[in-house]
Amino acid sequence: MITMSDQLKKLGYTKKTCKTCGDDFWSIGERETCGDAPCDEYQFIGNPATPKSYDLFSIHDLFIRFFQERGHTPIRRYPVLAKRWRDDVFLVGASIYNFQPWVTSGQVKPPANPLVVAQPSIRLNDVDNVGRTGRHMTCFTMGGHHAFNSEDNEIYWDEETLKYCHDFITHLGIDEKEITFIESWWEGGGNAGPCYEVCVRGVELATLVFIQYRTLPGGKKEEIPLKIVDTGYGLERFAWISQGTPTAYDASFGPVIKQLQKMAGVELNHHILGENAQVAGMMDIEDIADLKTLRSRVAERLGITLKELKEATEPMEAIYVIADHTRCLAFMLADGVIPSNVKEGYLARLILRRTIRFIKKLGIKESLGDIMNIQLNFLSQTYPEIRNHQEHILRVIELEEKRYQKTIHKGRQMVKKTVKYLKKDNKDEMPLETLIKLYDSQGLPPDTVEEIALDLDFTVNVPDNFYTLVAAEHSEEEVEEEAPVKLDFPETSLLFYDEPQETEFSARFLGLYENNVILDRTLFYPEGGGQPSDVGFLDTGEEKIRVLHVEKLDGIVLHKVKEEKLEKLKRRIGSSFKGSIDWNRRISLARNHTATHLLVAAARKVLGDHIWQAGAQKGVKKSRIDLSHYQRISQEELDEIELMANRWVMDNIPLETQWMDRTEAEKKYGFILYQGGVVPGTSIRVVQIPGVDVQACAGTHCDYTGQIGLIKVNRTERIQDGVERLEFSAGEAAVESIQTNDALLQESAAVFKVEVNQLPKTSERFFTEWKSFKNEVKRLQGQIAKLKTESLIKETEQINSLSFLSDTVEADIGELVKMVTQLTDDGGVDVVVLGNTEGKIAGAASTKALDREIKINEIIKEAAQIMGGGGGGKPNLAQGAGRYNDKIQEALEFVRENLKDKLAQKNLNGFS
RNA sequence: GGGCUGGUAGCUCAGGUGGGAGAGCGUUGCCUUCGCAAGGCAGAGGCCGCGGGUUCAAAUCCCGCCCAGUCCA
Repeated sequence: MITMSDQLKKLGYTKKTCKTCGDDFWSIGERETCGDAPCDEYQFIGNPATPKSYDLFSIHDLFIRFFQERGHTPIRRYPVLAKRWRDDVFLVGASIYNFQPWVTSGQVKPPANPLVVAQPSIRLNDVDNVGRTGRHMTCFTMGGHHAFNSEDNEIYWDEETLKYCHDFITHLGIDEKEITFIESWWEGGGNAGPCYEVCVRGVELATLVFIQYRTLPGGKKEEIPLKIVDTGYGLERFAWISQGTPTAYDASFGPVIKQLQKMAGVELNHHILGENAQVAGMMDIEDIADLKTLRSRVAERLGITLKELKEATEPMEAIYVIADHTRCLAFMLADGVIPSNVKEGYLARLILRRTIRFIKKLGIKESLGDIMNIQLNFLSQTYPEIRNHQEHILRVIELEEKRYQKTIHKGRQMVKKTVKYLKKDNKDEMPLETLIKLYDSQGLPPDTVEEIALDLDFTVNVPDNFYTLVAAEHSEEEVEEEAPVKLDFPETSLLFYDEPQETEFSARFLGLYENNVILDRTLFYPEGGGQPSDVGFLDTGEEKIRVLHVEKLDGIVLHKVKEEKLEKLKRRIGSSFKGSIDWNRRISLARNHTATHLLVAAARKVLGDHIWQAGAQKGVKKSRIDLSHYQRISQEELDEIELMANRWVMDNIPLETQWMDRTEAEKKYGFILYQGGVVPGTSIRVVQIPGVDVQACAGTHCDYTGQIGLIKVNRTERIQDGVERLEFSAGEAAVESIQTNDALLQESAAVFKVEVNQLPKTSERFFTEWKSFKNEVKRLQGQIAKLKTESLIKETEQINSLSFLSDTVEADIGELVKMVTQLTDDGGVDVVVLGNTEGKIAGAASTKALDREIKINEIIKEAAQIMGGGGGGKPNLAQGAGRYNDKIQEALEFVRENLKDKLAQKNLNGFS
């Protein structure tokens, strides 16, 4: 570790060791504890640390201005949705996330150096503590000033950073004697370095990190060429200590809280909440158990019971949760997160639903949308971009509220059903297994289940570690990491970018890797960016070898060939090859690729800016794109998208491609560049369809949009909640797809012998008629059955005290069943068995027969077995059938004899 | 990506272990009333999500697909 004490010494600080926690820290004058909780209690609640009080926005401006005046370039905040430029995390958790991995690894220049940013950051790991501890938030503003030092460009390092920090805090009017700098070590995001935690009056206000290592997979540290000053100032905390409010929430979004209080009619108890935050400040709160401890300690200090404390704090805590969560949601939704059941969308949904639960708990009549509107109006003052998305956000919120209501309703039904069955099984308590299942399959939190079950007089015991048990249900699968292959060849030079129209080339054959040919240059496009590779031939001069597939590994293009060609090839290493690509395939793929860009652009125009490509796969015959959208795309919208994309085709716009420095391109076009996914590299290839679309894209494209020919969207599919898939074809394949559809129509129309334009009407008429005929047939069958029944009744015979009827009838099994039912129900016959010439048999027994323990299902079963089949049913009604339909008489005779035997037996046993 | 739950009348849903497709609301007609509300009686309305399979027999069991919901990564 480097020594980091000169500056502090100069400022009059000396190094000491905390007598409580043992950490080394720096401060001015005598001091025994490090200044951080729990070693020191909060000393600013009701007693602001600064002469002036600042709200969050003014501290925000002050922070930016302070560093701007000291040579830092302010940059705009980044979207909280980190996937806009990286694919390893969902959400931005700190300002340094903005610069990972390209800037921090030294591959790409930072947007400015040094720079300052106020970055909204989201951390959801402490979501249960929000509202309760006074300091935990799901979303906070990290003020960061960053310097990126390379060997040839030293900006500043630890001494200056410490001075800035000292100056900023004292600039606010805080006495330098109140500041402590605790020495510590920081690790995260694959980087590590020494750091200082800066505390005032018991609260940590900032962390100053000096990143200089990379954490290797084994845990070892490797020094990195770039030394980064990574600072994080908790701007909400600064607002808090400057105001001395009971909680950081009051200080950060007071106006929203005030309006919520009015809605809910909740009074703020400064004393209790302040005390709560004070005690909470001294605790490391990690789980429910810690929160319980917190509660009892606070109650003890205030000299009130736990119940009294709960009643006093819970409504207010709910308000804090709502205020905090809506702020978090505002950023998520404004920056393009679409609530869904996967990934970051799922996180948004969790927060959203959690907020609704707290609104319900408080008994607020207003909807989440209404409350969100308050929050959005408040935030728009500082973040005007949120105003631009207000309409979209409110629409999404409204939809999500409805969805949640539906889910809860479904869940309620499910609990009722579950309880019903459990009660039937004489259980009076819900098994844990069932509780977990309800959560797993219906998303019902256990306390909700408990609530519903209580209304049904049913006990539910929720274990404290419920969610741990749920986690245990989902045993994890270890993903094996593939060992990276190192190839010892020079990077292949790619010819297809400069000569997009060329189909033949010559290159030197450098060698083989497995069954892949490696050349010094190639015209073959390797698979990537959702575009399949080119195929074609390599002409060795001796023979033409087919190239089956092409991929790129570390800049080296691998041309896959058949294994049996390897031996011959080995001898020719070093010689020159001629290559040719399959042009039809190439141009088809290019059409599909350019069409993809047009469709995404059209979707954004038709559906809104929140549309983002979530994946794509191009093919020769058909391609697909996945788009983020909060609801199904309607047919009308789809038609509009399709038409718009085709209009751009007709406009025959020339495409422009150029290689640009990554940061430059980002500055010029924004993150919309990464629409098609995050692309690696220092410089990126920017493909632009002027006036329509611009993307970082390595694929091969048409020169003019007109080359696409035709774009036809064939279908949409909801691949996930929040993601809609469009399947489409371009060029010849699009024409083919239209022809296929036409053929289907022609064929269908031919069946009805009508013109295609009559098809909908005719098929509807046929369907309705078919339905009514079906009903008519059913009705007539009933009547026929009745008539036949009447004529049959004459054949009734007596067997002991029961009337019995058996015969063969011309009727299908449905009619037979109807007939036997009628005969026993209304015809006064006790036992009936009817068969037909197809070997079907049906039988029924009256209640009188049932009293004699006649079970017609057993009799029918045996009778059907005579015909080589089987049968069964209920004791009063049964049916069966067999293959040997000529044995039907035998079967009916068996029934008569069987019945005789059974009844005779009964008589012997004393039944009458 | 993996797991789980569900899809039955216009709507809300029963139909746990294969064997006559149901209820409530709504709707139509009639009765009761001076009329309405309401009530009584009668009726219409179902490819039981789609396609295969097992079986004498599938709403029910198995496989695939579509749609919806949900949990995990």
